[in-house]
Amino acid sequence: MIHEGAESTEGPGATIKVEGGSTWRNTEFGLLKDKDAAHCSKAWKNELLERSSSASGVTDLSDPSSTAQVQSSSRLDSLGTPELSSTLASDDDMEDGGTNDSKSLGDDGDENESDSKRRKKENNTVDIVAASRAIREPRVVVQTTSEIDILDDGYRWRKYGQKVVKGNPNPRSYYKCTNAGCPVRKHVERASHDPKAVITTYEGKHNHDVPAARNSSHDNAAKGNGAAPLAMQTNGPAPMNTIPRSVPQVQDIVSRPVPQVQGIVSRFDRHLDPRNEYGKRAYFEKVVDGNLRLQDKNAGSLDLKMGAGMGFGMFGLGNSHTDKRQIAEGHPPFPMQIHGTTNHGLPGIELSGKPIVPIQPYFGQAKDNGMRFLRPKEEQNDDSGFGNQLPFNPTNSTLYQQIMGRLSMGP
DNA sequence: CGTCTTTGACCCGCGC
DNA sequence: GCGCGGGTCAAAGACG
Repeated sequence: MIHEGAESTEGPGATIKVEGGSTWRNTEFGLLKDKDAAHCSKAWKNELLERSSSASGVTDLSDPSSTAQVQSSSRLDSLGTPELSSTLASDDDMEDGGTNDSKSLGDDGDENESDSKRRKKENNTVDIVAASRAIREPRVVVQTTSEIDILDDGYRWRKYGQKVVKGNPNPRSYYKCTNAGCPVRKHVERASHDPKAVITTYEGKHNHDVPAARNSSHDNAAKGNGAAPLAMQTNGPAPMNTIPRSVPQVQDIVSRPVPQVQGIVSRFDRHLDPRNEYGKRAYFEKVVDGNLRLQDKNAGSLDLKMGAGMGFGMFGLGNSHTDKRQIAEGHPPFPMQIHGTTNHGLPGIELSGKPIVPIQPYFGQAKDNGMRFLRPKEEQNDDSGFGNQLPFNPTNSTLYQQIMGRLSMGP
């Protein structure tokens, strides 16, 4: 799905893991849970086994210190409800409040300070901060297959470290969100068993919107296409001027009730005709046990696993906001149906039937260049427009944004 | 000149 | 207490 033809042999696509959630992998054979992945890709399986708990689905990404979170996760899973729990919801509140608190503590100058550093500086408060962070910070893993390491999720990141971790000859790179006061970090590494597998782990929630634009030469952002990320559209008066280049709008697709989805389609249609050269179709296929499965015959599939603290709720389903403006732009309604009932433990959503619904050539186009994976120092070409950009890339930003966006913005 | 990457050193938690 | 490993810092350099 990344570079068509080059990446398709080992299970193209992305695997999304969220703390407390099972790992699902989309493969050329479709949606597979860990144990089934073996039928498709030994390498993938190994990777899965290595990186996640095949039994519980609680990934190794769960912060061991985050007892509350783990428990919460378990509880959520047991309830089969990926909706943000009250616990996590309150954590969100705490998150918001925590930001303010940090500022009140005079820490707004650099909230990115490491816990250790803060420990040194603010022994009295740090533990609380660290503890609450451990509890509140979601950790989202996006596993993709690419020869390129860095995915552009629309945010600005500054690399602050690189380390070879045990068991993996490939170094892990550490990034911070460069937005002032934003605590979000991520690290990127290649799977030891599959050099094409890129594992990006996000920690924390952005307390800001996707940067509207970037000034530097390292700018990753799009230069304005008029389409703002959903989170921006639905969560307040965020600037509408730009969208990170090729930010995949999974968020839009996943998070919105039908009208929003329609709007999304419409929005994309403004940029891409489904029948044009990028006319490869991506499809919503179905929702299975909390996994929204996106499928494209040419480029693989994407499964969004709703783990603890996640879910359609957090993605915005159930959100009554409707971008009628976009809908009104004259494209056929997105035919996928999302019911207001709960099924598979998904609050407020069900994708009925198994429709193969063309939405946009997201995946297909991704192969062209839209993967938004960036090699170091090649980060930005000048393809700022969407003309050749797929505004949706299942393996990169939107996915992350939809996850983290919902977390940061709150339901 | 501002932003970002590189990279060795440092810090801290954890297990023994 | 010690060593290991993961994570972070920060100075120096690269880049446009």
